[in-house]
Amino acid sequence: VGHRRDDVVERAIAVLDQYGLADLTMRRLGSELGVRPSALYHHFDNKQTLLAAVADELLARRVRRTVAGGWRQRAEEICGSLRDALLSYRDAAELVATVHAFGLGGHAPYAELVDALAASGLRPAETRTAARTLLHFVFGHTGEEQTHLQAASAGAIDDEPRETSDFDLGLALVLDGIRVRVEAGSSHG
Amino acid sequence: VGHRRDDVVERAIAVLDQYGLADLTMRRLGSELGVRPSALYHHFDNKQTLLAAVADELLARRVRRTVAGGWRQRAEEICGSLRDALLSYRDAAELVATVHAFGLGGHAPYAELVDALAASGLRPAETRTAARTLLHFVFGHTGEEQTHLQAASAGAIDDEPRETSDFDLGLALVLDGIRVRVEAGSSHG
DNA sequence: ACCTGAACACCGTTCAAGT
DNA sequence: ACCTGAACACCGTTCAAGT
Repeated sequence: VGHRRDDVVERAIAVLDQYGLADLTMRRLGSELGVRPSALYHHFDNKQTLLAAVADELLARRVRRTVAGGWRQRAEEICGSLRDALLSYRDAAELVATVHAFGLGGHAPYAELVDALAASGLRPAETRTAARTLLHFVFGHTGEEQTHLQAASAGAIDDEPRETSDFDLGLALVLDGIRVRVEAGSSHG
Repeated sequence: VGHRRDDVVERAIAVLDQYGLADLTMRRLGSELGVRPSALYHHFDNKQTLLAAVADELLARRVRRTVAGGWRQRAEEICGSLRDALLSYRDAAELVATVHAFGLGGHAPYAELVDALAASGLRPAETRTAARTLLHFVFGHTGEEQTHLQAASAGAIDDEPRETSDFDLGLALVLDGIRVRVEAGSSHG
């Protein structure tokens, strides 16, 4: 029919959101586009590359807020908008975490966090570790949260009263730990 | 030949360690045991259950140290021994994190962390969040670490000088955040 | 209690060839 | 530039039947 790379990514997102990551196969996506699976290899080297492109597009769709304040407020906004984005599409947390772990994409939030934390006065090595720790928290927490939300929505009504501020609590924990290090550095810097 | 459930799990661990998670298939494991893949379904309902049993066995093999001290020292020991265990077998971090995310097994470290943190005086909800946050850090950090270690060992010699204490730094970050909350609670408790 | 044989309904990927 | 047709080498799972 004549699809472009972006058409494929967009359709892949639709398949992901409707049927889940397990059903986002090259064959399924091909038939969804009215095309043989082999045609997809004209646009992508392999499935991993396609998934990376999907992850990057999901992250590009994040709703960012401009925020006044220091490194902590900026980090909170980055982590919060990341979580919102991941919760917006089925299995998105697992997808983005996987792509990120394989080093194929999804690096925007990491770069943003490093940038935000640079204003804290932490040393570069500490800044990178802090950024990665925040990301591990967001991916881990949101992945768990998404699994529970999807399990609750599909079938069982054992919708246990999950603390709505659970994410904020865990995030504050990590940010407080970073703050301690920031203050330790500036006191004898 | 007459295998028992434990034989299957042990052989699965050997296959995992030698060939990786992607090659730990029911067919591969069957042929490794000299048995048809369908025979494995006598011992396990499905592959997920088998993987959960493998994860639990890996975690049971952790080398624990008895440690004197408060909640922080105990939490450090749990997280450290968990990391060591995950780095002891190929792809173990990814396997255990997946099994844990699906809620099928690997719950021992979480229970231990909740137990250790109970001595801190945090409220139950905070204790659970703190324990989960520590786990997300260990799984995320160790998974990344393992990916890099395995990538470096297979082929490329671009063995960038990874900070040996990077894990300790990130862990201290989270533990400091927990400490802040502990102290905030006891001051006006 | 443990296993076989055979099938079902799938995968990702390659590649020559077509338009 | 984009796609087909056909193949290769796999998957997890089920189930009647065997010992």
